[in-house]
Amino acid sequence: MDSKIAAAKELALAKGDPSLVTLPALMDLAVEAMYVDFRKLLEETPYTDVRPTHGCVFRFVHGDGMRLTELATRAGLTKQSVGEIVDDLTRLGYIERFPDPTDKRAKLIRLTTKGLDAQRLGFAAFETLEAEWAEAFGADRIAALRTLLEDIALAKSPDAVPELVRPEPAPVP
Amino acid sequence: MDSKIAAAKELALAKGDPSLVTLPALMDLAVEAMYVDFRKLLEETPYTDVRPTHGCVFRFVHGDGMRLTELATRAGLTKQSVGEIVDDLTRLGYIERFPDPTDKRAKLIRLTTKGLDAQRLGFAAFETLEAEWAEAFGADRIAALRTLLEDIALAKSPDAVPELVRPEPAPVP
DNA sequence: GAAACCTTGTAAGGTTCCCTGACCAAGTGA
DNA sequence: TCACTTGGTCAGGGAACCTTACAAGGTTTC
Repeated sequence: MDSKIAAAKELALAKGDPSLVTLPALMDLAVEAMYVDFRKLLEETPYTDVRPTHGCVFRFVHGDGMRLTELATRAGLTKQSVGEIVDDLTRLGYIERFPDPTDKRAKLIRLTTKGLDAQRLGFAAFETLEAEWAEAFGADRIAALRTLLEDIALAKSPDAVPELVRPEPAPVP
Repeated sequence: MDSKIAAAKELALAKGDPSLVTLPALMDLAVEAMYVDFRKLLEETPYTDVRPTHGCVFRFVHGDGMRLTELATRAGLTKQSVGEIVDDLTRLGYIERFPDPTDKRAKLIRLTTKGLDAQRLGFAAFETLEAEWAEAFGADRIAALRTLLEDIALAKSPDAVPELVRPEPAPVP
């Protein structure tokens, strides 16, 4: 270990002052920093009424229509929690529900035109921020960060990683 | 970008299915994975009544005694919130308050013997987990992760980084 | 084809964790 | 001394989750 903080850590532990030396603490800080910047970018869009909680829906919902249950499973939340968020986003005009033609119990959830645009802007914002980090800290380092995080995600929580991660060969068009 | 997920991302966006492609999503996953493992390690100690919320105190408090206000500033929370957590940890026997001899308004907060041991075990657990990650994903990659995260923390939230990070030259013993 | 069982979504209510506002007691400075 | 600041507590509230219970619609079994 020859990091900047490594030396400080010795010093800190010696005088009984820990703080900020753990890896997750540093990661929390980095994640939080990115979310803060993200919210700043969001404020320059027409979609300022989207709250952080809504992210768990925008992250997974797509145009074809999804069931509440699937959304909840992916988000790792209960149906009730996601249901409330979906109600909220419906009220705000980002998503809409319509009956599932194949199952009278179920409703399908999909983005409205406004919702699709908001999602597009959201993902674009994250790409922008990743590019900014690449600029600021080195493209190779950020690329390495991404691949490392992918490896960790695959190893540690494969269930949280949907079929996305190991894509089947695309069907010939 | 030549990551595993990059290809999946193309695929996913093409069919309108985002999910898990952003950097913070991956980081959240990694952080959460580490906290889960941490809690598992904690369960093998006598200190199973320590909840995640208590971390914001254990992370910063040290043996010499600190004021609530300082603790709150470092943790980025209000005095009231930290006050409640401190009450809780006092009830559980991890920390204790005693009057500040230099200021009759203030009380100093410090770890009890039990608290010191719990903190020691906690930090040791994080070191263990970091070592496990190094074993699993490559020591060089984890070291690079740490230095990158430090750079990001310094650049993005210097205020959250206490004097620790830029240590003054240690006094000659 | 009816009974038993599972799934989808909703309703009601609770917990945790954090906040704001108001306040007192003690220190600080003109 | 009088205003102002600072350390900490009290009271109350809200956001984001959860659990329990249930109704309506599918599915399975014989």
